[in-house]
Amino acid sequence: MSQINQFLQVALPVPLRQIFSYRNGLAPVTVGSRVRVPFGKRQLVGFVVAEQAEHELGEFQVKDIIEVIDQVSIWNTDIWQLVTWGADYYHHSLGEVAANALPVLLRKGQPAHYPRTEYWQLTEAGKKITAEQLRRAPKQQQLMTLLEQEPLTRNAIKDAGISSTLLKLVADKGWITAYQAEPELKSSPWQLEDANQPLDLNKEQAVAVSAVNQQSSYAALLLQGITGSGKTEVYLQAITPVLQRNQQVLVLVPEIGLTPQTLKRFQQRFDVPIVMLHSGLTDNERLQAWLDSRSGQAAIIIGTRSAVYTPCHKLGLIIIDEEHDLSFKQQDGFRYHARDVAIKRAQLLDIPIVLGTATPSLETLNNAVNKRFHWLKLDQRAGGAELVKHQVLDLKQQRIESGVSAPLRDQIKEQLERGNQVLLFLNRRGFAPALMCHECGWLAQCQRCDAYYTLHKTHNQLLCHHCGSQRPIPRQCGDCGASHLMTHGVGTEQLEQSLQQQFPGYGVLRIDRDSTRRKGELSRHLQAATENKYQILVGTQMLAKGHHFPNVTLVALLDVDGALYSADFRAAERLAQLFTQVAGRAGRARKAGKVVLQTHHPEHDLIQDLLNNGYQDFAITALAERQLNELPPFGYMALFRAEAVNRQQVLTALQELASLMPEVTGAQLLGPMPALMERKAGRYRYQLLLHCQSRKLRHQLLHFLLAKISPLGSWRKIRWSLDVDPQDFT
DNA sequence: AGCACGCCGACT
DNA sequence: GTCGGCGTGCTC
Repeated sequence: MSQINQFLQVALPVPLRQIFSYRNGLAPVTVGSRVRVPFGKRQLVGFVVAEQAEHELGEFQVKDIIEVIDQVSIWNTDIWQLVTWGADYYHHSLGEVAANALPVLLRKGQPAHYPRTEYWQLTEAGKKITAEQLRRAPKQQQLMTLLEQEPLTRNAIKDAGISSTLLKLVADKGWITAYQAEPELKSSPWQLEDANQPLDLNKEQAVAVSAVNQQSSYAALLLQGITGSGKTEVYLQAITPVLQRNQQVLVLVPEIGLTPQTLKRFQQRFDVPIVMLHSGLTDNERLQAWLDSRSGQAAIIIGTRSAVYTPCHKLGLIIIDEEHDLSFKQQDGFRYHARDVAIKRAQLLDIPIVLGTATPSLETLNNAVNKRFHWLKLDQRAGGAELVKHQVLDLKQQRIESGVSAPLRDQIKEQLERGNQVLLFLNRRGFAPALMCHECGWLAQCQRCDAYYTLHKTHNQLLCHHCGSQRPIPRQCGDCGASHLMTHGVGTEQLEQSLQQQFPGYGVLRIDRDSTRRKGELSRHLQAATENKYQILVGTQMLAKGHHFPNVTLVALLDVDGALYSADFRAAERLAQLFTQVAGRAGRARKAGKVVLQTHHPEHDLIQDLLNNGYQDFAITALAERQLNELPPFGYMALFRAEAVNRQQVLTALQELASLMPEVTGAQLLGPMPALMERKAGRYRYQLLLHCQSRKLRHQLLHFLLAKISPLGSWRKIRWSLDVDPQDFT
C-alpha cells in the first residue's frame, strides 16, 4: 500500500460499528496511518484499516481524504493487534477503540514525534575550509571545529559561546546549513548499580522472584500476597533483571493506588527514567510520556487503566498491581478490562505478566486453580509484623451511637489512650442517607431517580448521589406537612462529627469524595494521617487502597449488611476483598492489629467463612457456586444496557431484540429486566443479559444480535451500550 | 457521538 | 415577532 490514488477503508472514532471508504490522492499510507477526513459536516481523524479495490465501493459518494497525517503506521505492531483484538472481542467500534488507545493530542491529529529542532552542520564547501584559513577569525574557527565533530542545535552552539550573528555570518558564506530533526535520543543502557539496594527476601518472596525471572516467554503469574507481605519488593526484584537486559517494564495500578509513595519506591530503587501516566497530566505531558515510552527513553512506565495501550520500544515485563481492582474495567464507552487486555498484550509480545493482589478476582483465581497461571503465594508478613485478629460485633439490640456500637466505642477508646490510630469504614458519604418525616414516615426522594436524597450538612442541602441533583433541606414533610423531620441512617459526615464529640482532644479526619474534591487534597490528607496528626480516620472505600498507616491498630467496618443480601452476585466478593484489604491496614509495623466487623447478621455464611477461613477459602467456595450456576468465569456474559426517558420505548426495543434471539443450546438471552436502579436521572433503564456456555458462542451470538439492531427503528430511539464481561449490574 | 434540520413555548 | 428547547436522522 504505497502508491497514491487509492481507495482506503478508514475506521472513525464514532460509535458506529462500520468502516468508511475514502479516496486518497495525496500521499502513500500504510495500515494504521492516521488520516484526516470529511465526515458529514465535520472533520475527523481516522485510521487506515485496509486498501480497497474500486469495485468494492458501494453506492455512496466517496469523498477525498483531507490530509495524510502519518505516512507510516502510528502503531507498534503489538498495539495495533491489541486494538483490533479489542474491537473484535468487545464488539466495539474499531475507530473508537483505536482513538481510546492514543493520547488526546494524537487523536486530534498532532504529529507522532518529538518536536523537531534545528540542527546545524557543515556544507560540502564548509568541509573544505581549513583551520589555517580561519587563523584570523578564532570564533568562526571554533564553530567550524565544533560542527566538524557533529551537528549541533542552535542552543548548543549558543552554549558554546557563539552568537547568533556569527552563526548567520558563517551560514551566509555557505559553509554551514541548518536542517530539522528530532532530538537525539540517548541509547545508553540504564545504570542500576548505584541505587539498587534490594531488601532481604524471605523464602516465599525469593521463590516468587525467581519464578518470574525464569520466564523467557509468555507466562501469567498470580502473586497472591496479603497486605504487608512484601509484594512490592518482589516486583522490584523481578524488574531488576529486565532493566539489566535493557528492556522496559509496564506497571498498571488502580486509579487511586497511584500514590507518590509507590512512585518513590521505584525511584529510590532504580536510577532510570520513569514515566507516570495518571489523570493529573496535561495533554502535552501525556504525549511526551507516550513518546518517551515508544522511543525507549523511559525504562519503567507506571500508569492506570489506559496505560495498557502505551507503546514500548522493547517491553520485557508487565505487572498489574491490585489485579482485582474494579477501576481496571472502563465503565463507559469502550468497556474494556485493562487486566484482560494486558494479558493479551503479554501473549502477543511473548513476555511474562505478573498479577499481584491480596484478594484475586474469581476469574484470576480460577486461572490459577486450573494452572493457566502460575500461582505464587506470600503468606508471611514481611518484616515480622504480626497477623491481625478478627471480631464480629452483633449489632442486634446494641446501643448504637451514629453507627458505632458500644463495644466498638470502648475498643476505640482503648486504642486511642494507648496512642494508636483507629480506622473506621463506612461506605456512605454525606451526613445521613435519608431524610424522614417523624409523623408519617415520608422520605425525601429524588424526582429523577429511584433513590432517596442524601443529607449533606456541610453544603446544607439534599443531594442525590445518582444524578447529582440538589435542593434545599425542606422544613416540612412533603406529604403531610408536619415540621418534625429527622435524619435516617448514618453517613461519614455524621460519623466524623459524632466521633469528634465522643472523643474530644483527638483529631478526626474524614476521607471521602467530598473531603478530597480538590486536587492534591487526598495525598495531603493521607500524608497528615501517616504523620499521626489525626488519631481517628473515617472514610469510604477510597481509604482502603494501598495506603500505609503504620500506627493504625484497629480497623472497623461499620456496616456490612448491605453487601450480604445484594442483588449483584459480585457484592459478596467485593465485601470479602474489602475486608481482607482493610485487615492489611491494621498493625502493619510492630504493633498487633485488629479488625472489627459490625453486622446484624453475624451468623451469615459469608462472614463466618471469611473470618474462620480467610479470603482464599471464601473465594474457592464462591467459585464452586459460580460453577454450579454457570456464572463467570464458568459462563460468558454480555449485557445490553438501554435507557430512555420513555419507559415503553426501552422495553419495546429490548423485547424486539429478544424475540430475534435464536434457540441455541448453551445460550440464553434474559430480559428485558430493570437495572438495579430502574430510573436514574430521569431515564428508565433496562437490560438484556446474554449468558453463554462458551466464549465462542457468545461471540457469534453478539455478532448476530448486533447485526439485527441496526435496522431496528426502535433502537434508534433509545440510548444503549454493550458490556462484554460486565463487572456490575448497576 | 456530533451536528443538522425541524417544529412548538417564553422573552428582547 | 425571534431564541431555543430537544426529537430524529445521517454520516463514506
